[in-house]
Amino acid sequence: MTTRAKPAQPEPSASQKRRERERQQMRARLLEAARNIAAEDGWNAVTIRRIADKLEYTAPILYQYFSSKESLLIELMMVGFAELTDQLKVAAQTPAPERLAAMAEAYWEFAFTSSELYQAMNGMDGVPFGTAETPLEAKAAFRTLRTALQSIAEARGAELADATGAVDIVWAFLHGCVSLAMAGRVAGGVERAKTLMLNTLEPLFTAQLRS
Amino acid sequence: MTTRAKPAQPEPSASQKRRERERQQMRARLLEAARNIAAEDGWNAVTIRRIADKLEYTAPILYQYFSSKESLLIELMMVGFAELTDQLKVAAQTPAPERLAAMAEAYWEFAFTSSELYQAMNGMDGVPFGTAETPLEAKAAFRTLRTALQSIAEARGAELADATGAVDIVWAFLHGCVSLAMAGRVAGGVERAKTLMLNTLEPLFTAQLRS
DNA sequence: ATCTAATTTCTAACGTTGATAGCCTTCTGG
DNA sequence: CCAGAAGGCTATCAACGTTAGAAATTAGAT
Repeated sequence: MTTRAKPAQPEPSASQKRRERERQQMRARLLEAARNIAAEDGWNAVTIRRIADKLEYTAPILYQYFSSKESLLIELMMVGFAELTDQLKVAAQTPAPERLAAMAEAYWEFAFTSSELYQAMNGMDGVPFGTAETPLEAKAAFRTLRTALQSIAEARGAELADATGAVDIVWAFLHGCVSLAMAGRVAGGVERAKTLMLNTLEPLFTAQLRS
Repeated sequence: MTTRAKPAQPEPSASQKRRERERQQMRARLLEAARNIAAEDGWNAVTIRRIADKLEYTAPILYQYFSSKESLLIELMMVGFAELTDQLKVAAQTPAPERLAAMAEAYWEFAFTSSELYQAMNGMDGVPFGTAETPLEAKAAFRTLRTALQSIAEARGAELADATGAVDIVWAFLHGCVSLAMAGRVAGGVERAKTLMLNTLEPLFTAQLRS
């Protein structure tokens, strides 16, 4: 088998580039429409027809840009992970003493200000996560949290006993708190849930340090 | 307004009692059918027609016993809380030293052996939880966990700083771990997730004790 | 035993959902 | 200017949750 050069892509013309750009814009508009409907009236109200209506198109237009409704939702999920990653990266820049709380607050704030995305990210089943085809955006969010946790441990002159495990645990804790609070399952309301979460975060993190 | 005696229920006849019993049996069979379909093919496969088919009835039969599909699902959710409560109560009888881990393991085991119920309990939105009309079954599960946590604290010669808050935190943590593990989001698989959870449970609980 | 009323169950249908096929129109590149 | 590709629409599909109304069964009283 001889080592080949690149398949020689025939240099896209100017108008081809424009059309591809417009195509991506249309995809983005469809995603945004779905997201807005979900934010206004919940995910049950997100139908193909309503998405198309919002852009003054007819229903089948969606299939020119996505292979199915589900694939649109999965892509929205990735948008969610990307935005979450951004927020986490901002929080990771706070000074070390408050960095841990800042990360948790960033997660919390994202969940409640973009709750429609948060729901899409966590309510979706059928998306492979453990496997090699885990969405890159999800991996990035995970990596951002890991880096932050490691830096916090380092700033305390310690290190994580199991970096990957620590991220899983912290992530699970944050998600559990948000999940219960969002479902209205915490007596005392959302603010109380947030306080409880922040109070317990510290010992939970300490437990992840090498003994 | 005069104080009245009871509305004088006209003593149900024998056959009336039998019919009421049969009615409840039919409800139970419908619930069971829905649950089995969910266990086999996931909640997306649970349709009114398939539920009825499984009992060799036609679709509209459901509305003789439930006001809607959603109300059937809500009732199934309560069944889930009731079963979880049972399991937790069993675990609460383990000797104090391992009681905490036993409670967590009972929760975990319930979630993974009755995952269809677990999903119904947690994937359902539109059920009021914070309010006064919180399902009794959910309250019972909550109470069982609180009692256990208090007894564990007591056995250690301490007490919970905030009993209700401690239950919320522990519950959130358990749910977060299960939720991530069930979605296949924990690197290393389900067994690793369980180990991580059990390892962190101890310090998480300790943090709930009065300082 | 018989009649009436209530209950159980079914058939038929409605509106909506996600999705596909096929046509018409517009735009692209030569 | 013309062939072909791409964008968008109309019409339609099967399946969904749900309701109306008729048929069949059963109940309790005469």
